[in-house]
Amino acid sequence: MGGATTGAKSIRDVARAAGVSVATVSRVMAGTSYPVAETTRAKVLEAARSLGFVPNALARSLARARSDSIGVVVPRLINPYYAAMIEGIDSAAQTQGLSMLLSLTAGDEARRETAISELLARRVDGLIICAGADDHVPGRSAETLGVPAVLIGRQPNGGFPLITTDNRQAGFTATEYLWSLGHRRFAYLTSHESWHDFHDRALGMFDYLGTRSEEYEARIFDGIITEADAYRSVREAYASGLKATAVLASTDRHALGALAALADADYRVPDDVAVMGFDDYVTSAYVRPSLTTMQMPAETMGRMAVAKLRALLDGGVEVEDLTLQATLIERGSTRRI
Amino acid sequence: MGGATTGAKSIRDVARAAGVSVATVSRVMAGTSYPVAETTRAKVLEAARSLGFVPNALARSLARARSDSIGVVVPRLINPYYAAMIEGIDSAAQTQGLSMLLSLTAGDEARRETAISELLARRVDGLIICAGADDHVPGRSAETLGVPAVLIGRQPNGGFPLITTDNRQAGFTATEYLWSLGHRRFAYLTSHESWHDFHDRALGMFDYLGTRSEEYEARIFDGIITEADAYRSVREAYASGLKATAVLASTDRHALGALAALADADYRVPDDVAVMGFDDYVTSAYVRPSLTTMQMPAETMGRMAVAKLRALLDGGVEVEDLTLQATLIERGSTRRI
DNA sequence: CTGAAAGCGCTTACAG
DNA sequence: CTGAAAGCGCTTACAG
Repeated sequence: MGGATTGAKSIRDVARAAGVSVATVSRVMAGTSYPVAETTRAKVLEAARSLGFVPNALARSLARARSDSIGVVVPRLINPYYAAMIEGIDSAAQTQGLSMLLSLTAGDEARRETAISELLARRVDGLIICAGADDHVPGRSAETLGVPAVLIGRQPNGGFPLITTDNRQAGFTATEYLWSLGHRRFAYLTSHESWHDFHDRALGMFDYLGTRSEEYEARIFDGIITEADAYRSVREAYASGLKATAVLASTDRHALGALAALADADYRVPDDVAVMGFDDYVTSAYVRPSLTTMQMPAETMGRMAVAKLRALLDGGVEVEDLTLQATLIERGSTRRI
Repeated sequence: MGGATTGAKSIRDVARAAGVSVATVSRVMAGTSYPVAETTRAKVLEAARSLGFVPNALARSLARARSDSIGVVVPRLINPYYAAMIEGIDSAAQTQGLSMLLSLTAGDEARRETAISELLARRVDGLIICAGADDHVPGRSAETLGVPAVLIGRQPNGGFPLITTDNRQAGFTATEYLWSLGHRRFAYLTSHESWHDFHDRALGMFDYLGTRSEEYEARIFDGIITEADAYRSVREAYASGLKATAVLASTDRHALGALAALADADYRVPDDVAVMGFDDYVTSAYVRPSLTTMQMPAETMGRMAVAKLRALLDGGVEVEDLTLQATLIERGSTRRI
């Protein structure tokens, strides 16, 4: 009692020091448009400054019933795809004056539900949920959640607006490109059908192949998650006689593994085999041969998600999905055969 | 008035429904050790469940003067080094029941200060500040901050406990290793002296070279930030006659650029030139030749930072720094000459 | 333009 | 084991 040696100053301390009411202090500190005399404002500001007052956002949130923060849940960060996505989210959020509460789930559904609960308890104004390739139906539907949410990446939709890149079209474009180079025998590297993004890319591949009358061959190699899996899979496949001239990997990560496997098995890329991925990691331009890939606009999706969330927060009722397009980035790992 | 159609339920609603006081509800929901009759507890739990009550962590934080959240500021995420660090932090934080408020600064000092202010306003219990290679003195000292903070990565210390990897020793070890392979002419790729981690690695390099009586040559190439910078720098250096047989890059990122440059200039790695980096990105094992590197324990540093912060929060007064060691990962980009 | 006061949803001595 | 009540630090009608 008396002078707490430490202890953050409160609005009351400032009011006392400035000789005004707490209401006035609140009004100037919050920077509202509420009219306050210039001289009063100056007094308050000066008092706040000299006391080292830093407003308590928790109290503010409680009183206003909005926290100006958003919750973001994402599987992991070492994957550059997600890293870019989060960078996009953070940057847009900062612009909007929103803080970001981030939770990683490691692709574990239970952890995702826990994370969402925690975020909800902290009263985030909204949620952005980035699909793990392995995620299934969100535990709660849009209605039961209580706050607006937007999903990034295809996942069983529970009534949430969805932002995604047109994976099917991307798969189509990639295949069309490889076909145009003369390739007729394809190997597609993927994880599992339940990984929607990857599966859609495969569908796009077959969409394109279906438009061709010429003969072709397309083999799917699944169960691939890490670079190591891709490496092993490709190595074994070619060792046992695979004749594919083009390896289409569902992600640059797999493509990297394929590239390494082919190099170690003395195949020349792109002369003997072409390799192509999806995502366009920063590193993909610097491996040799450099990697041709379908660039997924991860950062943009992040930004868009915040924009959409903002619209929802501002009372928008639009639950429309948003679909972006991937871009073909042609590099050294593919060429006309 | 009456029944708000939406509106989150409060502890009061639960109390009413369970026929107990709010104090009792608080005690069971908070899961304290405070004694509550089993039957009462059951009633409360049931009421909470059926009302879909989710406690307001904001109110709780306000009342308890602690938020069980930590603020983390980091330059960026597309850099796998930081991504791993944040994964370590998140994972340890989750274990400790701490939420993570994340802010990216893009290496901009002003943004870092803004981020810290925001975090402080949100009353995080503590701060973890990951050094940008380009960061300078933290705007505020340990005392003026008001909450415990720990720094990761060397940066001008303002009285904060620091977690770092012994970069000087890592530089020493790397050079010793290259020397043992027979290399006597080195090129060191780096950014700028103010990037402490990188500079320390260079110091370690010269520490080792200083122990040798044989002749050697060591050239520093600085101003390198991106893969592209490294590519250009290496390309030009060799084109104008550089004779170094070993390129030591201050980060795998630079090493990747160097690898690409050498490949494009038809140098064989490791036969003509050896390349080595620092960090050990996930991709480093899958480029060809695979990259020899000093593995920096980024994720561990993240975990340690949380542990240290926890100790500080629990009243520890220990401001001791913590130094980890890097690990030599020998791969295909280096070999005896 | 300014202030008194109720309220946001919890926690926690304090008194049974 | 239980509850009444003050308090955490803001915001915001409401009344001047």
